[in-house]
Amino acid sequence: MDYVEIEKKWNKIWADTKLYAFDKTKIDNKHYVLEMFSYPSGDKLHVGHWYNYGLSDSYARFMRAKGKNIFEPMGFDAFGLPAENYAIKTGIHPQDSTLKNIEYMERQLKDMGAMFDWDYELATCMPDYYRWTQWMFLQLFKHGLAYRKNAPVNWCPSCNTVLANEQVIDGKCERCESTVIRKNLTQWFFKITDYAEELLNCLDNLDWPERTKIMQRNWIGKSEGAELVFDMQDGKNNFKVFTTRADTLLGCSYAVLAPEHPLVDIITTSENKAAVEEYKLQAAKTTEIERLSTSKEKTGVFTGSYALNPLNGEKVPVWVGDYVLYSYGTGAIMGVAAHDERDYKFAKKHGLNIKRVIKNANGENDDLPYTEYGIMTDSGEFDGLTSEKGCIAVAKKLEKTGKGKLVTNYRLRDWLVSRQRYWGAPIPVVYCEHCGIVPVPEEQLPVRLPYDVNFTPDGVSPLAKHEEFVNTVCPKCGAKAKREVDTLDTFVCSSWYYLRYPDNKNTDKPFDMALIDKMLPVDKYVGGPEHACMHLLYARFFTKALRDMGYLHFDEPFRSLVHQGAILGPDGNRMSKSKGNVISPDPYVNKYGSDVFRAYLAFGFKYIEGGPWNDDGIKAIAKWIERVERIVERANEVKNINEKTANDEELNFVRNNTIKAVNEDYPAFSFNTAVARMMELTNALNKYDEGAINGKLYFDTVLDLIRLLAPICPHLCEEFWQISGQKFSVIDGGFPTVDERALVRSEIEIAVQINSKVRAKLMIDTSLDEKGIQRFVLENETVKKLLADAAVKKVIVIPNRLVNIIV
RNA sequence: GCCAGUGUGGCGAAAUGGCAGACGCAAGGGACUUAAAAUCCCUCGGGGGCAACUCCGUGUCGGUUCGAGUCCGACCACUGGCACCA
Repeated sequence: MDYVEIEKKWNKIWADTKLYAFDKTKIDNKHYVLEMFSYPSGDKLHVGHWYNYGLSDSYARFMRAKGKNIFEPMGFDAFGLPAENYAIKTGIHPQDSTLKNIEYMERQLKDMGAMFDWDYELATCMPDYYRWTQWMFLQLFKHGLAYRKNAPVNWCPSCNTVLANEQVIDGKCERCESTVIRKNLTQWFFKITDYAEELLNCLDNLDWPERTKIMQRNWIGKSEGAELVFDMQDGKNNFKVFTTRADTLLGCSYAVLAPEHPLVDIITTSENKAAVEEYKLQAAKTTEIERLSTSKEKTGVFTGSYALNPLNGEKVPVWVGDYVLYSYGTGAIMGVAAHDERDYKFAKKHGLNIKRVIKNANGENDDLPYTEYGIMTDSGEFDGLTSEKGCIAVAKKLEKTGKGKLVTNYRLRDWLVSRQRYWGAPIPVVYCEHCGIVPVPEEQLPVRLPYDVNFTPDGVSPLAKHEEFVNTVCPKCGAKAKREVDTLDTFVCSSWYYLRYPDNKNTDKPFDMALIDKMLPVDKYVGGPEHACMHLLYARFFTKALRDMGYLHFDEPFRSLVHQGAILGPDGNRMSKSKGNVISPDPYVNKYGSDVFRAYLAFGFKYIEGGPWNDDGIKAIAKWIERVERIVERANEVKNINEKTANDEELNFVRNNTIKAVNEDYPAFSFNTAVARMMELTNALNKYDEGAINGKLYFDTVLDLIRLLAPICPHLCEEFWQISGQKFSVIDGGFPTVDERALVRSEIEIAVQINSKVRAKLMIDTSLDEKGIQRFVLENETVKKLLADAAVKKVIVIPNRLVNIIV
């Protein structure tokens, strides 16, 4: 058979009969299977996409065969940096290259033979989609969840442009190799921190990989502590610090402000000005990862000013140091050298005081820095309190003077959504001289992204150079006004696409609330683990924010989540054009057909782990499918022969063992073991077909095999099903269920261990209970010989597995 | 550096705390064939032994347990993420 031709034939029949179209009349039975949509880059679909989409589709097909009404849409995350960079390099407009890539990828996806219902397709760069992305922005703005503030960007002083982190290599611009600095710009933020507590709490009830939940918890980073106010000695200024160790306040011998802290300029004395300015410049060149490194030297400079300990008024020097981040806590810390490792290193380096105020539970001093919780000492009225109690007592005392309070702090930061780039959704805001920030009225959406824009990097957002776009009138007062020229982070587009799919053609609203309440949440979401903290958190935030605005009535978008592993290039590296290790599925699909290719991906890797690409085994899979084909033909020849044989029981055992395993493996995304079991069944059928044959058993077993394999080889199994005289379609032919009786065996081999070493193997009656097994084993002649005269101390019996005799 | 993972034959991998390596690939040997392809059969972690058999073996080192690839502790290596790649 020519597999490629067969696939074309069935693909057409499926499309013509709309076999996989979502049945809107049976939403109660829906099963929403969503794969993270892909970015239409110049690499087209590589084998990694195929792995993600092809096998998720196999899961969806299994669920369909089990009777579910599958909603499996596909679309494109089409805005973003790579298309713009490609345009800067080649002059090809991002819209042109993106639409062309989408067209190509659609064809590849269709060849895959997945159940995607193309009626629900979407692309985030189309005005009928980003109109609603802009609408989302307006709702967040209206509800106080979108605001502007100053925040740093990577700035290349030579190219005069903002760089993505990806474009900064070792602190240098990837294009011109100038040193990149951080520069402040006024930018839009979403207030995701308002939802920190709920985002944390709801994780508990999600059917997500545990490791992903742990990462999100750590990312949100809740910590209970105190916010303390340090007045400056000048009596005019103050700053706040966040600490989880208020019990160590009297051990504070200095304070450190982040270099970006606004107070730095105010309090730095004239003789220290030069050093502080120099230090700030240096800090602007250091990445956050470097600054957080615990092994990096703890640099810093003195401001020349002193602050007062809020508890006893003691004078402490105020320093500037880059190990303090402006974005975490309050951007300032109290330095307690004796009880914090980083503070200890800083104090040692700069010759600052080290004062112990905590002893261990035995009242002794441990080695410095002693950071564990212990007993307060040298702290006056607080002496003898445990650290836990002391933290609260100190904060409570300071509360009375307004110098402290208990607070909950989160590591999570608000989401910066402004991008000084062209290829994204314009932020729908107008700046008016009279009215200030004015949101674009909803009925004027979309704010269209103009086509004829000069996006070469030269210091301003590309849209700022488009006069027609920038100059507008104020929607409120009608006076001349200017549009916002930044675009939205593409993560905004992908934070709500799962809500748009089911109602993608709605022109009145982003989605119909009644419909979405029935269609969501997504029942199975499949995508890479690299999205654990950002995309998956942003999408959860959007769902919760929309719920609170009254647009949804559920709390979480993705009920169940699975991560596929990454298929790496043959060199073991992540596939990328620059490394030249991108593997296209096309040559394989053209040669072997998409079903064989999918079966190869299913069998060759553990799904959640992936691994380097290697096509060594693909021929073997093709041969296996050909064996199945021969077995199907054989089954049709012999189906009317009806005689019992001695091998019937064994074949029926393997058949049901396979059915049982495959039914468990598909929902667990354990495709490699499912294929292994089906290979065993193929082997059993081959072995059985020698001499006498029970044609009915053989034929029925083959019908089971066809249906078990259909989720992984849908086209070919459709053909096999037809050859076997069965009614279209195989996917609706029912999924085989196990006959447990066939799995019961009268005898089974167990291992006999003596002192935990295997010494013998015995066939044993499966009806025996533990005592019976023990008696049988101890009375066995071989075992008696092995034991000789040793005294049996203990016997451990694991039914159907082993017996361990301790002598 | 921090957070989260991963580490098992020549290779991809399997294994509710219970006989490590299922199922495959590659390799070697054989059958069929004038020959090749295809197909089928056998061997296939390492050491020792003519053999029955025996010892060692799941990144390294320790621990818990009758029993550890699996649980605990320390370490090493690699992968993903670290807030503007998506």
